[in-house]
Amino acid sequence: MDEKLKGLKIYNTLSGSKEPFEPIHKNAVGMYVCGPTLYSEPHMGNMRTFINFDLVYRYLLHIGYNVKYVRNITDAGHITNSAGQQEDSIGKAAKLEQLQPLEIVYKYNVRFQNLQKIYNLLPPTIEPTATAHIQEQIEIIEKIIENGFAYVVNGSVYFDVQTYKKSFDYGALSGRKVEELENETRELNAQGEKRFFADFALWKKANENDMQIWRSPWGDGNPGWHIECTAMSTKYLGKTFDIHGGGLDLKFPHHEDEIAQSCGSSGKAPANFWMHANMLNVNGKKMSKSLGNFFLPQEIVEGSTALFDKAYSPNVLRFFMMQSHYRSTLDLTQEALNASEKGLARLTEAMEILNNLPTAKLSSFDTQALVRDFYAAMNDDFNAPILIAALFDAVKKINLVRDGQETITETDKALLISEMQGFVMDVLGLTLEGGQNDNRLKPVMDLVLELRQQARSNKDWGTSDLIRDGLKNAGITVKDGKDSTSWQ
RNA sequence: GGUCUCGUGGCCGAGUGGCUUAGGCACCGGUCUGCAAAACCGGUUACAGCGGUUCGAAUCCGCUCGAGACCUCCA
Repeated sequence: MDEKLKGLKIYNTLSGSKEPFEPIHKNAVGMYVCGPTLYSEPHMGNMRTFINFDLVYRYLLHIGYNVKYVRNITDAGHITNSAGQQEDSIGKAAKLEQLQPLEIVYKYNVRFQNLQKIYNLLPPTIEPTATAHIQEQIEIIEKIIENGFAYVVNGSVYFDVQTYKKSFDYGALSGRKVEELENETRELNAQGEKRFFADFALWKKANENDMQIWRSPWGDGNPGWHIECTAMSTKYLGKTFDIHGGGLDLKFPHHEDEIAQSCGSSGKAPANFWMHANMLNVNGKKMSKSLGNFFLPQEIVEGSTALFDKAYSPNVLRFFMMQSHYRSTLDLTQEALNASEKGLARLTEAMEILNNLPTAKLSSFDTQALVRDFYAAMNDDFNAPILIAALFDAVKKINLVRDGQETITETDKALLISEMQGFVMDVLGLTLEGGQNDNRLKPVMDLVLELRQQARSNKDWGTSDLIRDGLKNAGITVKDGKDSTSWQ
């Protein structure tokens, strides 16, 4: 087990390179991932990020780490854009739907929790909400003010980037330079109350039509966009923890500002490793609500989206996503999904075959080398596509053993079963569905195939094919092997 | 406009100096089969373009073309 722990390398956005992973506390990992803002239904692109970090979580657990995984739920929607205009996405949705803000959040959270089950995501250790941590946010803001990195204007509090950058490196994560930021903006900012264009709100004075308002030392208002993550990660994981993850689109400004808030309040950087998951594309473009090119995880499973002419199981979606690296963009097309569906079926089938594989006194191939490849792939920055390629190497061997072309010992078989199940089910998070394990169907199928076998023995091809075609219409494929017949 | 990333065979997608036939799907041929499917074996198609560095580049550098992300809420 220790050997497995040693090899893990993680690409750190901070350094732009793969680094050996060393947790702060031996064998224990603290991980924070930015969760969804629940003002509407999470779409498949959102799910990709959570599925990717589920993979990270699962592999860390698999190699023996004790992981505390914190993923927040944003239920306070106060947002200020660069032009100083205020827009509260949750409040906006609430007005549209004639509901209280927390009713909106509750409604979509129920769906989000359901999606997590459908897509087989392990529940995080805790999913804290922003509204339950207003006090913690206020305390951190007070600390930042005390340290001289924030100022109060007319009931609002802003982070003072110019003062901050004298002591810390603003832009360390995103590679942006404060001096250049101004030239980067496309439009002239209405600076308003801010001293400097790059300053960002920590606390915003309440508006008349705000639906969520809290009391604070600076008057009634609501927290800025970035402060909740700082408050909750600090509360549950400490001032500095191991891994901070999120979607690539959050890198700037959200994560950059989180770093500033942590350094500005505690003097310490929040995370040693920053991981960013890349976007899910549709026809080469990022899936997003504003572009309208999104579809919902539920729709794909139900086959109700107009983009595809059939339904896909959540397993297929997961497998499809695992076939690309988390740091690469991934293009979602029907053809690609069909390919994944077939590939997954082959993998699933091989796992069943493996369980019933005949054993021999000698193995004709190196099982341990196969297994080493599984770990090597995942240790290399969670390279799931390489892992899957290695799993298919094993699939080929399994089929060859079944066909009598290769042999495997009892010990090697047991190793392969446990490791393949571990990687396919525990690490990749796939559930092996279908197959011949339906208790009620199995005896019926045995009988039907026995009858067909009798017909075949009598060269009664008409009856034999009638049974085969009939089963096919019922969604069951008959496979004639050399000595026996199986079905799926 | 600024910053950054990417461009791999019919599709999806790994790989970052020589030795990966990556892998999956598709396609072609073969073995097996009563036929088919499945499985197995073999095969085809590739590194956007141009130039440079190097004994050697898909991999490093430069330019051109193309695509995308971020700079505003975003997974």
